[in-house]
Amino acid sequence: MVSIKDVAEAAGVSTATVSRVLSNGQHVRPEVRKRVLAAVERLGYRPNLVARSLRSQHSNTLGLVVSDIRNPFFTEVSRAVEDAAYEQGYSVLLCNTDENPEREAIYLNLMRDENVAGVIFSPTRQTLARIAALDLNFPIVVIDRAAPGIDVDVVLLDNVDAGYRLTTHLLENGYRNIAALCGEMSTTGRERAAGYEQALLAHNLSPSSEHVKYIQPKIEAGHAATLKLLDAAQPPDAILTTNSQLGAGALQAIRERNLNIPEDIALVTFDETTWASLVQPAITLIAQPTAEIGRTATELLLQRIADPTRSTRLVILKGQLLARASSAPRNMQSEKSLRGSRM
Amino acid sequence: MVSIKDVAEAAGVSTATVSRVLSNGQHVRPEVRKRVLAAVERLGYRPNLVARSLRSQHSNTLGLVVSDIRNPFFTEVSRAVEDAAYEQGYSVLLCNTDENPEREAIYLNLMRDENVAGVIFSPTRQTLARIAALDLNFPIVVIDRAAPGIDVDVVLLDNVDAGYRLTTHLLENGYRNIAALCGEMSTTGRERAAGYEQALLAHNLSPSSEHVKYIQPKIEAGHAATLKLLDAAQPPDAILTTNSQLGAGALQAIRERNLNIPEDIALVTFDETTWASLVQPAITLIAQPTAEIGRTATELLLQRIADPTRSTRLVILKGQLLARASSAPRNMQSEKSLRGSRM
DNA sequence: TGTTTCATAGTAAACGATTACAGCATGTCT
DNA sequence: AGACATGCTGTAATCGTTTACTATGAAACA
Repeated sequence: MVSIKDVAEAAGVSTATVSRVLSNGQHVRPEVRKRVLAAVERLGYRPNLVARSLRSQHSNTLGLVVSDIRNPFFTEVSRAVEDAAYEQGYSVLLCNTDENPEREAIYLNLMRDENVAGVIFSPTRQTLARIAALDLNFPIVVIDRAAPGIDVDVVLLDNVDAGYRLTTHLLENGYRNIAALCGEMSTTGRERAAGYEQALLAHNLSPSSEHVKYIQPKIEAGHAATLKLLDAAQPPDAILTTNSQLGAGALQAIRERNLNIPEDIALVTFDETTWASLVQPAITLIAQPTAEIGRTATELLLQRIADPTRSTRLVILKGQLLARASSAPRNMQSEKSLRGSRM
Repeated sequence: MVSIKDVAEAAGVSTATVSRVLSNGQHVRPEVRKRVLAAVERLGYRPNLVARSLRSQHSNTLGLVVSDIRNPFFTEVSRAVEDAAYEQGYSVLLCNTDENPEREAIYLNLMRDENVAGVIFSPTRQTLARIAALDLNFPIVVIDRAAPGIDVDVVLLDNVDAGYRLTTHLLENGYRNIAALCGEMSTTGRERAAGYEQALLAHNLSPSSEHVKYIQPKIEAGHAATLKLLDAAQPPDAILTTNSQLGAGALQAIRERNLNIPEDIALVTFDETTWASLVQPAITLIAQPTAEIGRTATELLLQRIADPTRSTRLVILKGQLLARASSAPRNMQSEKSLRGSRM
């Protein structure tokens, strides 16, 4: 391994000078700089990032701690984070917590041990509540979740607005008996449910707790909960799910019961996924600006790393309602479907 | 920050002893060990992994270098890798190369700079050919791609077999004019195409180069190529795509031309994805054992890290053919569909 | 008893960079 | 000319560990 010493020797200067050339570049004569760079080139020298990190107490690694990379939302975000990080010379350490507070704690500690420059994190409510007590020595940017009363940078969808718009869209299209399937571990599900309830109230409908379920944000849970809804005495005429996993489970269940969308039941969800637009009818949803979320979170983090004293920012992005056939207006539905519709 | 010195002081021993207690545990009296561990506990000491890595020239970080984490195959694999790595106390550095040899080189160098213990990599053919010349100081396990003539651990689907079985399945179900859309940058597409050609030959059909397209493994490319196929004078009666992105693009195009699957055209692909089973008809495909691939690759890597001299292994896993409605037998297709079928 | 062996523990030298400090020119100001 | 600032460079300390080496005492062995 060629080290800074070898370069110094080859260039006939001290290691300090080599370091100066390679990092800040201050206080070096152009001629010496050229000699050093030539030596670097000739020897194929590459600075050892571990040594640099140890000495300077600052690394070029960011942590990305999400519940599950297989959730398409996080997949997309992680790609954006990695791209943005790479552009600034940072690399990304990836962790999956499964919304498990213990794993979250373990990984945050790991991040500290690894001396990361900062972490982008989608925490559970439990961990968020205790996050100040962990006194981590790196900044955190929270994504996808609200952090009320906590002094931390946050990049977030306007979840209440999104839930409101999605529900209003259903109401305007003639659906009245709307069930909501929400993820249970984060604030996100709750906020989207809040938007849902506000929309109902705005239409003089009273939200019933019967129709709002908080469940694990997994396909299987969405599937099971939907079956239960569909088999109830008073099944809903529309289902809103607050993430794509729940949406996929709901769709499975609807298919299993041989119901038609949207004639028998409408389905709307969150997050643009491959399946939501490929399925027939295509699924109405609120698309999150995942690339922008990832990029913004990374930028906020890097800015905070550069200036730890700056005031924290809360960036709230709007989702985009993609109205598709799965929530088509009731009165525009074909005769065929009315024939087959249940009571 | 509490360092090993503080612990040593608190326990009334030297730093060497603390280190011995915490790493190998050899040559320490039980009583002293207890005192040290108590001090560790009391002070909340956590070893600085950066310092450890610098001194021991060995880290607990693995690299995962894939073309694009958004490809569901890699998403699933990465999750499995992260899980397996975590169980062994390793963390995972994630990179996306977009099948770009330049980015691959940059990231491999980065891995070296970060002093990773090893890398799991799905390389382009170009990089693979030059990989020995890079003389990296860490072991690599190649996934998803063959590495003929290169002395490296590999975990791989039996791609020829998979292509053969998928094509044979189509042939047995009465399809005769089968087009293949293959990813262009890796050996994988080529191998699957080879299986496809072998299957045709086994049925006394001669594969025409007209019907085998090598394109970028992206939805848009699959979409465009499929449109071209469908609009040709002699459109195929079945399309085989060698990855899920191409499959999604093909499905889009088929929908756009208002064709029925499988009556007008059958569609088969690779990789189990959410959409492939949600779409109607469900898509026939070869499911890769992604979890096993990720886990096996991680295990091979860790074993090689532990013993760099062991002989390299080539692990070939079989895919699972999930026959679904998108490739239903021609003679079992309904009348309705025959009515609407093209020439 | 004298010699070896071995477990235990400490001392201090790495690992490969950054950086505080000092030294020496050179230029500027009075 | 003398004082002082400024630009360039080298020396050496430092980051927090691991680990080679050494020292000590006890056990084992002849």
